[in-house]
Amino acid sequence: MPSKTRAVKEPSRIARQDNRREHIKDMAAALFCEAGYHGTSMRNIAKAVGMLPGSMYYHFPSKAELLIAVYEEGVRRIESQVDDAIKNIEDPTDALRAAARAHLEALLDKSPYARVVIRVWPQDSADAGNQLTVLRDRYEDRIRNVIDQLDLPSDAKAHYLRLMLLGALNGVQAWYREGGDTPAQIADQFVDLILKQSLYSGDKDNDDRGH
Amino acid sequence: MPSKTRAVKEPSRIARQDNRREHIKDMAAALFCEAGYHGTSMRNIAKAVGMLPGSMYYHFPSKAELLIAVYEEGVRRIESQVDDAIKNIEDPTDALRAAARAHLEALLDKSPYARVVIRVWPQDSADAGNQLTVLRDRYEDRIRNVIDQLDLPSDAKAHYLRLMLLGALNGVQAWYREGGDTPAQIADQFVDLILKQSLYSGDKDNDDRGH
Amino acid sequence: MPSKTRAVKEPSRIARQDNRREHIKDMAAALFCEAGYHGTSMRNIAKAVGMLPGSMYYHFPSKAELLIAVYEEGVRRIESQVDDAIKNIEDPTDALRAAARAHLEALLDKSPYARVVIRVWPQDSADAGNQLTVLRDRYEDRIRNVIDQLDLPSDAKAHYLRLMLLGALNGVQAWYREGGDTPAQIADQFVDLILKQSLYSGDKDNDDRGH
Amino acid sequence: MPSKTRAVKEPSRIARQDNRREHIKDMAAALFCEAGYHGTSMRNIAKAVGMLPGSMYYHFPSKAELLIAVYEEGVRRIESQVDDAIKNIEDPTDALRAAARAHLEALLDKSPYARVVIRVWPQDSADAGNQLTVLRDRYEDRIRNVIDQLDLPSDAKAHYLRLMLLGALNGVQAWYREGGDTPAQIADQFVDLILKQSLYSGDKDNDDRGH
DNA sequence: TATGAATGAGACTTCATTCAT
DNA sequence: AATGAATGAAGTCTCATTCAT
Repeated sequence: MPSKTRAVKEPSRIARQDNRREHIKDMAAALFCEAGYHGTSMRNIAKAVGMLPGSMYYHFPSKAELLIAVYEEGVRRIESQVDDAIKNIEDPTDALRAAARAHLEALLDKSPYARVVIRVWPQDSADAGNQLTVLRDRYEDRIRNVIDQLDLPSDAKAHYLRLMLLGALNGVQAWYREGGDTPAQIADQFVDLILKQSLYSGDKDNDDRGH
Repeated sequence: MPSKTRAVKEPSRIARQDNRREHIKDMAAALFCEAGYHGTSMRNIAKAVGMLPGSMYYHFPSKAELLIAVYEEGVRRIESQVDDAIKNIEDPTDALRAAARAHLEALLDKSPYARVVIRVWPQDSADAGNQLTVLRDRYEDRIRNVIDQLDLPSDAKAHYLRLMLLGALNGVQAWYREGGDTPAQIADQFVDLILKQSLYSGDKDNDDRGH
Repeated sequence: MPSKTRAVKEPSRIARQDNRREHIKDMAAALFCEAGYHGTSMRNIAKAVGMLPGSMYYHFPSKAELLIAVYEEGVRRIESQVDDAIKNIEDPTDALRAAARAHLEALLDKSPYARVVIRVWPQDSADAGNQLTVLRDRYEDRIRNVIDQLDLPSDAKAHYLRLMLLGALNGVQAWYREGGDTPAQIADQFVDLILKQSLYSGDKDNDDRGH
Repeated sequence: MPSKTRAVKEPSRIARQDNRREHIKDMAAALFCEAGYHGTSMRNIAKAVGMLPGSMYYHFPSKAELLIAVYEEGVRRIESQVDDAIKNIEDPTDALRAAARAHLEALLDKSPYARVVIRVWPQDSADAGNQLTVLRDRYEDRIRNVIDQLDLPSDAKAHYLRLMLLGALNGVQAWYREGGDTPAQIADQFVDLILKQSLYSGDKDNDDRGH
């Protein structure tokens, strides 16, 4: 049956192609995250992939384009994790908490994709800068929408709540080490600090922060 | 009198030398802040100073040492601005507010020194990394001490309050543009979000946030 | 009838193959002419053809062989245009004039083939060099034969007349722009400069130079 | 006498600097002339100079700038040789003959500088192209001025005389081999072909063509 | 103090070409 | 007849750094 042969063959060829691209992106993500954009060379990435430097250019036309691809995937992962997390939640406060958890879990995931979005600054690549900024803005909208549901007494309050929460969550990457509190616990702490009636409320640490 | 000659000459020579060092540090700070550590070359800095690249090595033995010097100055500036701000304040809450303001004002100062501390990651330079981490930790202690005065119900709460506030403040650099709210106003907003009884308290934005 | 099928199919397949070969040659000629041999890459040509670089090697075993093919076609075009032009002309002076016109018209043709012969130097490709020289020499013979008919008083005179005329004609490519004098007019001017009794002869520019 | 010391020292330092630059230009000229612009790599030139490739960039900021420097020197040499040749000649015909000789001698000089001007086309370097064209035009003016003195019956005649002569002279490089006629003899032949009363005049080759 | 000149490594990228499919 | 994927060499250029002067 030729159809069967093709059904097996074609996808595998496409799969292989995608695998190479994905593999390069994976390694690039890890290295960009560790050493930054300028601190990572195409040689480094190529070696990690098991390729010669020139061969990379079959898959990506430039280092900047590779960065954009990695960055895009990073943003996509945060977005989809946040979307999934808030999908069925109606209470706005619960939704914010779930979004913060998802955001931080994406950021501290085993995979470094999302971390690249924080680690690499748009200015790091003159060529990619603009596109990175567009992507960054796009991903902040998720949180903006969630916060808008809270129906706060002023736009300014919503504005700064978003910036504070995102700044705090994104900053976690700088000090987080595995083995301590989980990302979900950290996110809960942050949200509590903002939402709880009083800082000095009696419940010494909350008991509902597991995930 | 030869001694007099020297008394006049020596300090001026030292002064001049210090001037050159300061000048190099200034330019390096600006460039590290704009383009990051790897994105800035010794050539770039030398040109900004009006020097040839080789001449820089009379003043700093390596690029990594220059980074350390800049970073140190950045930390020193934040520390001293925070110290000055809380010197005569007794109320712990007022002190936290003052510290946050000072921290953010240092960070958004016209001079880029403090911003380098956030822009450059310790991993960016294998050689300087450890020393940068020490400096970073040192400067976080200022805020830690202030928060400890708040006498919160748990150490964990203090821990996360510090990390959240610092993360949020340090993140401001990524979106701040002159012309909107002042650094002091922004810092107040952040502190309010944490300290105020309730997010939904009636006072539609506070009227005491001028600086 | 299988033979019929083949009779239809085979030629078309060959025709198609030849089409592809010709198409590649056309694009290569245009690019070699614009940017020179080293300034044109196999990638450039492949893209112009709408092919992947590797596919070119089905039609030509190497870049040097492709150059030779283009060059050969260029020479062939000049030769055949010159041959056609002088076919029925008996007067040696008229023949020279006709040859010069044809040579220059070939060189300034819409198609770039002939121009490649001037633009690319045999030394440009170590591999193709010798063959290019052979071709160049071959095409100069056309003019040599025409000049030999002039029956000049010395071989040296014939020698230099040929070299001067060819040099001048080939140099036109460097400054020619469409819209001014036609190739035929330019060629006539050149021939006149050599053949006319006196530079200062009364006929202020000739009136017979249209084509 | 300190002045003497300086008088000896300073120039030598400057001389050395100029020597390096000159040396690089010399080698670049030779290689550009042999292999063309794209056919010559910075590596090649550096090796010929006895330098590492990167070191070249201390003296010239790019390959295109190096080409411009070489080209400029080539034009300067032709110009100055032509200027010297016609300086004291009053008869316009003699001046043209002298200019043609000087032009060709410059072009066939042991030094390859002038040949680069013919060998390399302005289009060969997108970056340098415009400047090369300006230089080319500048050097053609020398011949233009000389021909204008001839007081020909029409501007068109002068126009084409110049283009024909320059084309022919510049074309010599393609076939010239040492050992045959000298550049001066060749130039004379070309000028004679244009200026002599009749192609068929009895004087079987001229006897006054030594230089 | 600083320069002029260079080094050696390595940056990103493109090259002609190959070959299994 | 052409593609996808890669190779290995080479391309231009920049890097941090050195050192005699």
